[in-house]
Amino acid sequence: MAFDNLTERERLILQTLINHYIATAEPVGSRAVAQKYKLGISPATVRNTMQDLEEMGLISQPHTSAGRVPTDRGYRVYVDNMMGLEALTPSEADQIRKEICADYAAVEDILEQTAKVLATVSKQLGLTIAPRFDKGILTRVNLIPVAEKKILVILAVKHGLVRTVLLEAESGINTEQVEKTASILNEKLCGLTLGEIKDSIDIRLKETSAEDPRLIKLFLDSTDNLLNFTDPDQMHLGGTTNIVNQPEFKNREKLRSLIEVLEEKKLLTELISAKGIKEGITITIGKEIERGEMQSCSLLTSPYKAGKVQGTIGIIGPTRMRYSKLVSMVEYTAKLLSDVLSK
Amino acid sequence: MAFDNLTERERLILQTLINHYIATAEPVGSRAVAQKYKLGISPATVRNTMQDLEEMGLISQPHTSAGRVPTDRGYRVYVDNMMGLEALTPSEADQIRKEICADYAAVEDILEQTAKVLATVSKQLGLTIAPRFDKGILTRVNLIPVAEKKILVILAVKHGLVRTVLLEAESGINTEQVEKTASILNEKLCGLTLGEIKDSIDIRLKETSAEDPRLIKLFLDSTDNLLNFTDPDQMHLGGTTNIVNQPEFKNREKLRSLIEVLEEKKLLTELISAKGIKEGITITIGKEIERGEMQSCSLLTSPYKAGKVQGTIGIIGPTRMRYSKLVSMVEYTAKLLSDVLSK
DNA sequence: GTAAGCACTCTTGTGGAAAAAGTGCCAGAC
DNA sequence: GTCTGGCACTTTTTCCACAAGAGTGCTTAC
Repeated sequence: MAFDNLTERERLILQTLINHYIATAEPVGSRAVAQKYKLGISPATVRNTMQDLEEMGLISQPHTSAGRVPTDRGYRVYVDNMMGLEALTPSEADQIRKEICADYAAVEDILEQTAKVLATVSKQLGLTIAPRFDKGILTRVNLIPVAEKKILVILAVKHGLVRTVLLEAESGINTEQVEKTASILNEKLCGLTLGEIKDSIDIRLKETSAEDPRLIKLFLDSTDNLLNFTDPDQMHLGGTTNIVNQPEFKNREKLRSLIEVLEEKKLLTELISAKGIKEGITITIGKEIERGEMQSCSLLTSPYKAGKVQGTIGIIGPTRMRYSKLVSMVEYTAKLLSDVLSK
Repeated sequence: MAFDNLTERERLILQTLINHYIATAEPVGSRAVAQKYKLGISPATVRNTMQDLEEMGLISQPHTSAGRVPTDRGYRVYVDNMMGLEALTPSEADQIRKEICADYAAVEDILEQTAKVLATVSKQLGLTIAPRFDKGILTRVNLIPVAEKKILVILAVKHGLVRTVLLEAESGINTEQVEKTASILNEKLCGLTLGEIKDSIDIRLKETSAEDPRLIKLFLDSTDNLLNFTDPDQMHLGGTTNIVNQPEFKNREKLRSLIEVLEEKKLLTELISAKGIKEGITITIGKEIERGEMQSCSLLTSPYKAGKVQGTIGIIGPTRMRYSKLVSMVEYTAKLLSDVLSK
C-alpha cells in the first residue's frame, strides 16, 4: 500500500501532528496543528484534512471528542516518506563516544556498555546482540579437560571472538584421546565458517568417527549447543527503567507483558535475528512486530561489524518515539562500535 | 531489643494480624482479627492489645481510621519468634524438583533454571548467584592464544567449575612463552584457593617474573578481573514480572527504582554477598536492607554448595511475603541444588 | 477550496453528601 | 482487674450531579 499520493497539505499535517504527538504524548487537536503550521490555515481546514487522513487509516481518535493520534501505519508513512534526520548534539555524540571507546578487553563488556549508553542517551531501552557467529571463520578448536568428565570446548573465530562451552562426557576422559580428537577437529573444521560447520558437520566427521567414537559423538551431539547463535546471554539490555515511566505503559498489564518479553532474552534474540541482517537501520513499528506483548512498541535496529562478523544493536521504545533523532543515534553508535571491534 | 516479653495474647494477635495482612495486602482491623482469633474475644479487647503493639513499634496505622499494618520490626519479631514453617505441597516440590534435576551440562544453565522455577513457584522474584569462587581450589590454569594479541585464560576449579576470561596483550604472543608461563602459573598456584591466590599473587609470582615479564605482568594486572567474585553475569534473576502487579508497587517510582537495582546486577550481587555466607536461611526485612530503593522489599536467601564451594539462592519480594512458606521453599531448593551440583 | 459558526459528544474536574471502616475511650458487667 | 458493649469521632471511599473543557462534524457562506 503506497502513500506517496498524499497531497502536500496532508503530508505537512501528518508530519506536524506526529511531531507534536511525539513531544506531548497527548492526542493532537486541529487547533494545535493549525498553530504550529505557520502558513495561517484555520483549524477547520485542518479538520477536513484530518478526516481524510483518518479514512486512510493513518491517524485515529481515542474517542469522539479527543484529538488525533497516529496509527502504526501513520508512523510507517512518516518514517518512510517525511521524516528528516536529526543530527546528534555534540554532547550526545561525546557521551556515546566516551563510553564505547574506553578500552575494555572483552567484546562482552563493550556490548554491555553500549547497551547502557544507548539507553541513557535515547532515554529508551538500549539493546545489543553479540556478533552472529555463523559467518565467523573458525581459526582453532581447543578441547580442555577441566574435570573428571568435563571438557571445555573453545571455538576461536577470526578477529578475536571466542566462544566457550562446557561439555559433559559420559565417562572418564583420556588426555591422549582428547588431543587426538582436537587435532582431528582442527584439521576438518578450521577455515570454515561456523554456519557451514553447523550445516555439514555430520558429513564432515562421518568417516573419522572411528578414531575416538565417544568424543566425536559427544561433539556431534552437542552441535546445537555449541553452534547455537541465539544464546540468551549474547544479548544485553540497558535502561529497563526508562520505559516504566512512559505514559504508554501506565496500563499495568502492558508493562508486565513487555517486561516478560525482555526477560526471555532468548525469544527476543530470535525475534530480532529472525528477519536476517539487512544493511542500515531497520525500523519495525507496533503491530509489525510479530509479538502481541510488544504491540505498542517500536524496534529500531542496525547491524554492526566485528571484522567479518555481524551483530545487531538497537533501541526498543513505545511507537511514539523520536525516530528522527534515534535513527541518527543508532547509526552513529553502530559505526563507532564497528570501528572499535574491527580495529 | 528483645520482644520475647510479649504476652501470649499479644503474640497471637500479632501473628493473626500479619497472616491476614500477608493474605489480603490491606490494613487489618480489630474486627477481622477478633473473628479469626477463635477463642471469642471481642474487637474492643483486640483494639486494646493493638494499641500496645503499636506503642512497641510492631504495627502501625496508615491513617487514623484504617486498620493496622505490620512494621518492619513487626515482621522481624514474627519471623524470629512466632512463624511456623509451612511445608511445600507435593505439587510445588515436584515442580521444583523436575526443573532442577533435568540434566543440563553447565552449572550456568542449572542456575538460570533454578532462578526461574523459584520465581514461578513463589510468585516472587527468584535469584541465584553462582558459587563464590574464592573458596574454590584451583586445579589447573590454561592459557590459550586465540588471536594475534588475545589470550584466553581458563581457571579450572575443583568439582568442575570453570571460569574463562579473555585478556588482551600489548604485543604479539609467542606460543612457547605462553606455554612456559602457563606451566609456571600451574606450578605456583594450583592447589590453592582462588581467594588465597588473590591475596598473595604478587608475592608468589614476584621472583618468577624474570621468565617472561610481559605475560606474568599481564596476568598480574588482570588479577582483579580474573578473580573478581561478584561478576554481574554470575547472577540470574527470574520472574521480574511477578513484582509488577504487587500492590506495594502501584507507586510508580518505587517500581522504577527497584527495577533499576535489579538491572545493576553487580550492585545487587555485592549487596547480597557482602554479609558473608551464613549457614541456613537469612531473612532481611525492609529497612534492614541497606539500599533505599529496596525499602519495601524483603530478601530471603540461603547458601548452597557445589562441592566445597558455596553460592547463594534466594527470593526478593515485598516485605509482605509469605515467609513461612517461602522459607521452606528456599530451603528445599537449596538442598536439591546442592545435591545436583555436588553429585 | 477555505473558513466561521454552532450544536453535539465525550471526558475531566469539582463539590458535597452519604456510606464505610475503624478507632479510642468510657462505663458497666463479670 | 479484665473484658466488652456502646458511642462519638475521624478519615477515607464512593457516588452523583453538574459544570467546564476539549474537540469534532457539519452546515453555510465567501
